[in-house]
Amino acid sequence: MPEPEEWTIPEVALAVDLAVLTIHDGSLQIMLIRRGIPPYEGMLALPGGFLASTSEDLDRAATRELSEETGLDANALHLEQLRTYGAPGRDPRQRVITVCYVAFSPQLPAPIAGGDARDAVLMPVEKVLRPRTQIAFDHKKIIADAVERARAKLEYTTLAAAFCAPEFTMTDLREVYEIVWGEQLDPRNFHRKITGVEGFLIPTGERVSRQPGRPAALYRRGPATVLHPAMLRGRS
Amino acid sequence: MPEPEEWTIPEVALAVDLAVLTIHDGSLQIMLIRRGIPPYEGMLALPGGFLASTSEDLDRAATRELSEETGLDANALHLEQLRTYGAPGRDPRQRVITVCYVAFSPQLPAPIAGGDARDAVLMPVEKVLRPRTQIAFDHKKIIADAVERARAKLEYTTLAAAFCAPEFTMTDLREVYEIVWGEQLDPRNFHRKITGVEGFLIPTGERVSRQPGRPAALYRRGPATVLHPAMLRGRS
DNA sequence: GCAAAAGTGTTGTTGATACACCCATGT
DNA sequence: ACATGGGTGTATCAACAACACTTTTGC
Repeated sequence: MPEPEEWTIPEVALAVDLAVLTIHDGSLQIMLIRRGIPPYEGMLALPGGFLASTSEDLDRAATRELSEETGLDANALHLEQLRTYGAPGRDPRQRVITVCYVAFSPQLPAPIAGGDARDAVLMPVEKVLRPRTQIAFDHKKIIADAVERARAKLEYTTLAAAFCAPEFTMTDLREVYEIVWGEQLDPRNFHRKITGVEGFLIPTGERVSRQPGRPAALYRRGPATVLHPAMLRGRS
Repeated sequence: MPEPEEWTIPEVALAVDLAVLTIHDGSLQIMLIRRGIPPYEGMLALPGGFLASTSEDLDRAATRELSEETGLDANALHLEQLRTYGAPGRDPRQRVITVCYVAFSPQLPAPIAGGDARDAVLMPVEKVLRPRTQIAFDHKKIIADAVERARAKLEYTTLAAAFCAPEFTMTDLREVYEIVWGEQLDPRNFHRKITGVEGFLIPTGERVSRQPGRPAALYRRGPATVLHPAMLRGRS
């Protein structure tokens, strides 16, 4: 590191943005808020905001913004740093560097849109990423990166279970993969593969009947975090 | 994003640090500089520095710092963002957030230590990461993350070739894997596997005899960037 | 000739895919 | 009874690990 004494250190505004992904209505959705003031007034953007004070930790700022803007309990969610975006001009007001985080949330109890939070909405990422959809700042690119992160992590980690309720069936879990990857998986091979990964799932012993057909076993998340061998996507 | 009008946005100093990894003397080494002033005067640290101006792009600041502090031509190197580190107190002077980059360099032509650059040295990461070794700021943690990134990327990308000279043998490439992973690979299976990945290597038609034994074919980097199927490390 | 490194062939094993088939429930 | 989804068994195929073996050089 060079010496700050040598010149004036330009100070920049530092923000934290959040890409909260969840599964809703059979599709991968992202939490967005509608902006109330310029720039990009009325447009959809990622929840986020500036550092509250010079001494606030980055991770802490992320969890704070998440609960402030969406009312979600960030402690219950897995939050991880995605990437930092800092192109000059990405915010028309001034130079803003934003450290982005991704979170993976189970189906939300629905207090989201129009709830206690300002104006948070869920939108399918497939719709967000369409060329014609307009999103504030460079947030569309950030969302694309977040989705790609989620897709990649399903391959070699047990992240998929983070999208499920505390107790879930094998089909619930398989649908996470199918929805996030946009690809059908063979239920039988999936079942065998997942049960073969030590520590991924813990059977509760309970069963549920949600459709006609044999009732499915219920599972809880196990301690494993990595998938070995990995679940591979079809080559594309 | 919230509204800057609501409160005073605390401004923080933004730095860029670089973890330049290379292979030297049969081990994975990292480029460090010796600090000339407090804090951590005389200690080893990653090259890096503050943003030169409010309008400087992050990636551009990274390449600038790299050539300023080490004399390396950043355009020839593959630079990628690693992660942002911003714990309060990580710099005793003031709040500093640093966006870190990793670079993977072929064996350097040796103009490094004591050359035109200030005081850049190469040090084996194995030595850097030993508990007793002291490194300025939180840079030891950053180096550990950079090394883990390199190890992981060898599995599913053609990154290993970035550590090799423009023309190299299969053994050169295999040694990159062995050194970075700290693991022996079967030369015969390695050869077959790599030649089976379309677009990884382009044979030049030339051969070299560097030891007694049959001369080895020379290759150049091909256009492929991903490895399919992946090279897997032994489970550990 | 002999040691040493480059490269090919072969074999057993493991994991993935595809799908036949049985199981347990709602209607 | 029958449709529907849950779950097991099994054959086929691709990739990998281990290693015998051939090729081509320096000495």
